[in-house]
Amino acid sequence: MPELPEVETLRRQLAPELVNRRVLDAWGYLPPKFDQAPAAVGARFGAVQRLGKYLVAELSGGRELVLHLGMTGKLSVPTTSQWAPGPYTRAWWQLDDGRTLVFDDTRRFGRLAVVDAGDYTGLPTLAALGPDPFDPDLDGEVLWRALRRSSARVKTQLLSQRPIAGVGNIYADEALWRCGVHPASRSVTRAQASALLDALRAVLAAGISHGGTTLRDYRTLEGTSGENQDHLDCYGRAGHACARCASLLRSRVYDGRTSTFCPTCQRQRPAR
DNA sequence: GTTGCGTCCTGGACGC
DNA sequence: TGCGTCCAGGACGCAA
Repeated sequence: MPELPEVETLRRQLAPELVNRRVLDAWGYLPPKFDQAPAAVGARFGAVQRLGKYLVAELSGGRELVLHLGMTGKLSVPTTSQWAPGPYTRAWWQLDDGRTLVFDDTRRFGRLAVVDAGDYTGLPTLAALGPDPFDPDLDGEVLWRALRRSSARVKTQLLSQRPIAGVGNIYADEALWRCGVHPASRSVTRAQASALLDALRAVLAAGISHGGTTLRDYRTLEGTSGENQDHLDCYGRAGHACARCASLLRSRVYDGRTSTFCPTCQRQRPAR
């Protein structure tokens, strides 16, 4: 399940492979999620950016190729002559250097779009995306104000991508555990918001430095696994001892998403 | 406008 | 061994 660290790892590997390459041909799976791939034919790739969990590749002509990997999306750039589409290939772009950018996605939760640069009206989550966690203008006060606008559970807000971009279930659980905030809390103090931001930055930076978290599907551009799964303190560890207080971590579903937390370290704050 | 639930989708785990 | 059921979760649509 690619989150910010996994997408950033891919972006760093993908950017030098794509910049200045022209798209000779392309194919996309059935509509509506993948069929815009051929709209990039004839364009030349520019810079590759990351917006939250989205990869945004500049295209000549003032357009962009937007990719979201969903849960099981994978990118690779094999040599065209040595590659053939697999059963889960959802899109490909043949490049002018004899290679092909390939988007495989088993569960089809990913998506792609070719849009006018900056026009994300067809991608509502991207259009309403919050600030990047590493944005220097983002501080605890800004995050606190953003979280304060809603009475939804703090973890649900994080997953919505609106208060802050790029956080998914793994890093949300890790950060909330690290700063001692209960995932079902419907309000946080200024101090908690500040601690949450510090925790998010720490777990996301660790994720990037470990090449991402591979629980099952995620692979780097070269097909290798990340190593951050060996450094998780909370996510997926229900029934194990909390590394801080030795209480047993618990798992519970809030708003349809499984959360793992420590019932001792992460006390739920009453709704305001 | 906000909140929360259902849906999409398929491989893997698990129970019988 | 084989079958059926459940679970995982990001984005989005929709009802309340």
